[in-house]
Amino acid sequence: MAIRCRNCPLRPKPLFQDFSGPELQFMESFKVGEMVVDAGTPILSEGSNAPQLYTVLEGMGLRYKMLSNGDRQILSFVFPGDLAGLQAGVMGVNGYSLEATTKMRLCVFNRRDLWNLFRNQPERAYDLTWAAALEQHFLGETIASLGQRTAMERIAWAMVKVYRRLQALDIGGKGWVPLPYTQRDLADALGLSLVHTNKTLRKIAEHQYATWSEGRLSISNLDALADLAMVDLEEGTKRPLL
Amino acid sequence: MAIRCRNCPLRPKPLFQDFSGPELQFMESFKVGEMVVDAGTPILSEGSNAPQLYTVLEGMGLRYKMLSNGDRQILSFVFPGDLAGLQAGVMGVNGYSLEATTKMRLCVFNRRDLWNLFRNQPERAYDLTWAAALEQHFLGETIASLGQRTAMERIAWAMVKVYRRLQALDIGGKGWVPLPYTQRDLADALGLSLVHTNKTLRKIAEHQYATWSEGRLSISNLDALADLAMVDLEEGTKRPLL
DNA sequence: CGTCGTGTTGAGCCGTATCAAATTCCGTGG
DNA sequence: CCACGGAATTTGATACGGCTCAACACGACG
Repeated sequence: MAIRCRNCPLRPKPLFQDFSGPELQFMESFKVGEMVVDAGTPILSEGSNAPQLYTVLEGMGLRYKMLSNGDRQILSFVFPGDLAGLQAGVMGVNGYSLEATTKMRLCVFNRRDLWNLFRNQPERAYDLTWAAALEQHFLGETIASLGQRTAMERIAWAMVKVYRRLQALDIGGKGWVPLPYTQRDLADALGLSLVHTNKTLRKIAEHQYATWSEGRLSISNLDALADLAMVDLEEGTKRPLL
Repeated sequence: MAIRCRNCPLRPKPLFQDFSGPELQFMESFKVGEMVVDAGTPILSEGSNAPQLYTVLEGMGLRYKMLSNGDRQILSFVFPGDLAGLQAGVMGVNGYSLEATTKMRLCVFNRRDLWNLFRNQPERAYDLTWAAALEQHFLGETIASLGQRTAMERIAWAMVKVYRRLQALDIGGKGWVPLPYTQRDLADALGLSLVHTNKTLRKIAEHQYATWSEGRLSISNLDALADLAMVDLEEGTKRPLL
């Protein structure tokens, strides 16, 4: 049973902008359905021309690219509220693959309706561009991490970013969030080897900064971690939710 | 003397999509002027709320972020046809700084008119989103480079990407393109130290792949370089020009 | 003619990768 | 219920790519 946009469990959260009644109504017509997939399911594939756009309602996943030598680079972890498939939607080919790491529930939009959205709902089109710009922003931060931070700093950075984001979604609890990924995932996201990632995680635990096991990230010293990570202070800006 | 969009020297190039007469007319009204800056001039500043959007008409520059420890990460080199300032334009704050490395000529658009564009010119709005998605695509490739490629591969990758892009703009000549950056710039773009960048450039020259000196990149074995770089085959897709 | 930015080169070290192997945890089939 | 195989985590040993430090050359510029 598909959730109607007006009853969207995500939208009331303070992370997202408010929508007016008519706006919600349009989104309901734009939305063609919902999709539920199991952990491990591929959702989008690099280089393909997917006919659909998705907004994540529940669950988590990851975006990645493969190199011709078989290496995998994870571009970002994917959380509720994230939009996926915009590249294929507008350019006709997607630059990354998307895979579920937990059971996921996704809103499905039809790419064919995208043009209709631009013509009839300039506010939504604006939001779409906003979402794309926001994504750019995060990718830029990731580049800075891979280019300039040490292994410790990268992991601290990832932990702080993920923790803040999930807390803003009310996912997890006081001092902890679920983090349903493997150490290999984190290694591939941060450009580190699996072994070194493991050893660095241990060091972070020994320093009493944070621990991550059994899919659960517990932060015990957020300030120290943020300091280590050199995170630029995050504005509590609201983002659009499509 | 400002160039009129209908006489834009960039638009006829095969890299860009065609515009109809009315579309050009609108762009001329959207364009509020031109800006010419000298090499070294800062154009946008990270964290600031710039009131303007730019399209590069001539010259080159670079986008970068600074970390709190003083490190600089270059996100991308900026070439004619590139759009800048979209993040500030839609989100209200820019995630990177932009600086000219040569004399540059820029089209200037007013951010206040952006909303007008979305309302009255859905085709342009669509192009804007397209441009943002394209940018995402490139940032994703950069992440893969920093995360998975060795120093040699990164430099080869950067050379191939830059060479192809500038050739598509008819900038440079047979087998060479201008590349008005310093080795420090390249190092900061690829997450390498200056010294190691220098030594790796030498190695690439010794292998007869390419040489870069006096602001001029000469490619002598593009295939070998592309092979080394593991570049995914670039579609000759056209891009929108704003 | 000093100073500064850029490029170049050598020496040595260290952070991270690679290799190898043991352990735990599951899911599956016998 | 247990044996098995595969994925994920852990740990130690070793190798090396890339970093840092240091010095020098060169040209532009005041």
